[in-house]
Amino acid sequence: MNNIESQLKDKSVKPTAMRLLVLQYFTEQSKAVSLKDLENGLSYADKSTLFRTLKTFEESKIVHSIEDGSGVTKYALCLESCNCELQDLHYHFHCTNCENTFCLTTLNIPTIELPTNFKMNQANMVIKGLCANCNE
Amino acid sequence: MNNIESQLKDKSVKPTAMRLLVLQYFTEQSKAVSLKDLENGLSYADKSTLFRTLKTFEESKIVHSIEDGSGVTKYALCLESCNCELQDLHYHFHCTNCENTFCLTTLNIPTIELPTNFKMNQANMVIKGLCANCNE
DNA sequence: TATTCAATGCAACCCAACTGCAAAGTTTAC
DNA sequence: GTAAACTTTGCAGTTGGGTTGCATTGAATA
Ligand SMILES: [Mn+2]
Ligand SMILES: [Mn+2]
Ligand SMILES: [Zn+2]
Ligand SMILES: [Zn+2]
Repeated sequence: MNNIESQLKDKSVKPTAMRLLVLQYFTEQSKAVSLKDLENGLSYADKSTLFRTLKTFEESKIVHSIEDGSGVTKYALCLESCNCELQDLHYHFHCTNCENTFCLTTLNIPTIELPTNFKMNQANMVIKGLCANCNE
Repeated sequence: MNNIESQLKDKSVKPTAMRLLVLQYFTEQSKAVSLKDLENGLSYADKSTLFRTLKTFEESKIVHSIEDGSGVTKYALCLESCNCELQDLHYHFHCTNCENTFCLTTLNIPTIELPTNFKMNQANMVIKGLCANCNE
């Protein structure tokens, strides 16, 4: 049993052929992945299967979703230890030139002083600008 | 000439009847406004006119847009001094219960140490959880 | 082997965002 | 004041990401 397969089993997700391919695809990317990216990368696969695979992966905390403001939801692999709780949150960077979105996993979200009685459970923090490639 | 009208002129936006009504509507809200909200609030107005009014207001920095992850873009009035630059950015709060989105105008975005050569131009920072009303 | 449940593929649907175009309204030129 | 030029508005339609119903296939269980 290879690494990809055991990752799925660890998260109690049945390792079907499709799911192994999708997870494999994620490990090969250095940027966040959209449903369209998956459709292009795994062209033999059906869109709704890929969609449901993403939802399954998200629920199982194999990936987390990113709303980068491009109108397309992106997904990226969670870190080994990630439980998608407050302490696991990090910033994301969306390049307005190449449209790529990256996890800044080393940049954790600071504690934020909310107004009285507000309760923070989640966050979607997206920095926009130029990535190293696009910023000459 | 009333206050609403002069606000538009200050930003070089021709104060048509429609625009005055939309800006009036904004001043009456304590939460961020969606296109659908405007359609409901100003039912006699056409959707695409309202849509284009929002775009005009956004370009003229009368309002700023918020991607709160609900799948619907929200808009809120800019502060008097706002130029929609880095120093004007603030956090937003999206209540996952009542679905309302609020500007936390007193909470400015801190400086963030980006990876080498990355350049920050904008940000969309959304905290999710329960607002004071929904958090008993 | 028969039964049951989960995953997949296909074909739609939904809906927010956006656009083309003609009509109405406003500004400018003469 | 009137005609031409430009802007705004209203209507109707398109686009595209996201989502769902349902039949089929495949895997697990009895
Ligand atoms: Mn991430
Ligand atoms: Mn705001
Ligand atoms: Zn880039
Ligand atoms: Zn609330």
